[in-house]
Amino acid sequence: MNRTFALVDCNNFYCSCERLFRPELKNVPVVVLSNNDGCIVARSQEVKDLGIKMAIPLFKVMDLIKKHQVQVFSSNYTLYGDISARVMQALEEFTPNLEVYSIDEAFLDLSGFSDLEEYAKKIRSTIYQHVGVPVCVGIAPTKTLAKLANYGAKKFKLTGGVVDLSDPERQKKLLAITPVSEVWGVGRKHTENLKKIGITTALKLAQMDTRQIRRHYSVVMERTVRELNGETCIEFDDSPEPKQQIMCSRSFGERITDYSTLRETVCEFAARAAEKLRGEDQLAHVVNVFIRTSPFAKHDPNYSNSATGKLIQPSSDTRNILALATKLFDSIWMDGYCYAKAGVMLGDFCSPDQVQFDLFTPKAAEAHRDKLMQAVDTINHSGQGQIWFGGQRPEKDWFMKQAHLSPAYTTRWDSLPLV
DNA sequence: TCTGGGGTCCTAGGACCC
DNA sequence: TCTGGGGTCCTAGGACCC
Repeated sequence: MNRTFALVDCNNFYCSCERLFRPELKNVPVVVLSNNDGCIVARSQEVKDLGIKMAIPLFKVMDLIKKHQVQVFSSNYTLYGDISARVMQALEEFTPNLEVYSIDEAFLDLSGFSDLEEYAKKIRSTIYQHVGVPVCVGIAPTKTLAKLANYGAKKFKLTGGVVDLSDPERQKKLLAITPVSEVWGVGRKHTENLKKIGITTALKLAQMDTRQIRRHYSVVMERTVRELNGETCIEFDDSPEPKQQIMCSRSFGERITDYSTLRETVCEFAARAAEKLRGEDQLAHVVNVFIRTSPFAKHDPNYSNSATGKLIQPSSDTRNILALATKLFDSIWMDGYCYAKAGVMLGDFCSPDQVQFDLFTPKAAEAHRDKLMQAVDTINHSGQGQIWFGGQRPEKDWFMKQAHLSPAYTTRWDSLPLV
């Protein structure tokens, strides 16, 4: 059967969220920064037109920002997460076959649907009316081509934000004018290497011999080439596998030089990671802790290290994870450095009903642990206050810079916009 | 002065098995 | 002097995604 995929992708998503409750920013240049106000991670069209690149550190373009009075925002993930949920909910009205691919995009399996372009236009106008965020829709027989169609819909205004690539002739036309770097799965390295052998457009890549691609690159790239030719290799996946790894890490607003403060931040990350783990209803076997100085600091000595350890048995109990994380931290801590970032990773997961219990721990004790962690999570999510473990540092004074944070308009009573 | 925070998948190579 | 052939598992590192 012929497959049909649609990719719905929000336009400049974070910027659109910031504009939602600030309509006066509609035709004004807007950027959103990464955590710690470091890099630019979202740009409105006006900013793209100024030639400001994605992921560039803010300080490098400060002159342009000031000159054009660009409105600058710190990331407000509470807001973006909520708006994203609304977009996805609205999309579910159009098909139950929805794969939420990232915070701002989703694949829809529209196999068997007709009048695709009309349907896509309806999706666009509905999302805009119900949520207020502009989206573009790309339609094609494979996900990679749907991505490409979406690129076309965004790039060429005359398309009205919808491109249907069901027709192979139209595919070819778009492939011919698309730089190979825009293809899903082709990153910086591959772009460079492809350029050396004269492959500069998506069409040239699509016309390459798959055996040659596999030999010189990988099966991943081979799949990309096949997908560009309309052969489905990347399946639709509306019930993703549970996570295999959970990470919690941050760069610091200010460098940390003393043992106890860095230890407290590591505990903070470990506790947060354990909480995420319980949210996934999984147990972790392996814990990894890393600390590092800034790789950009020219004058300070550099140090970066990590340590990995295994829990006696898989657990999601914050106390077990904290105990191991602090032990690992002590094994890599070095005095005399200016630390810029640290983090905790959990891995090697299993589900609670698969775990091999410790011969020497009575089952009743296990049940108690679970209840204690549940109680902690319930209290911390209630909004009524916080409880934490001894090693943590509840006052997050080491935390990130967020100088331009907008209100949590849709998720806090005291931040509701006034009309 | 100032450089994000998550994830995934694949491959190569080493250790080890019989 | 001659030194097999077939595997598995694990890890580190590199590429990619948003």
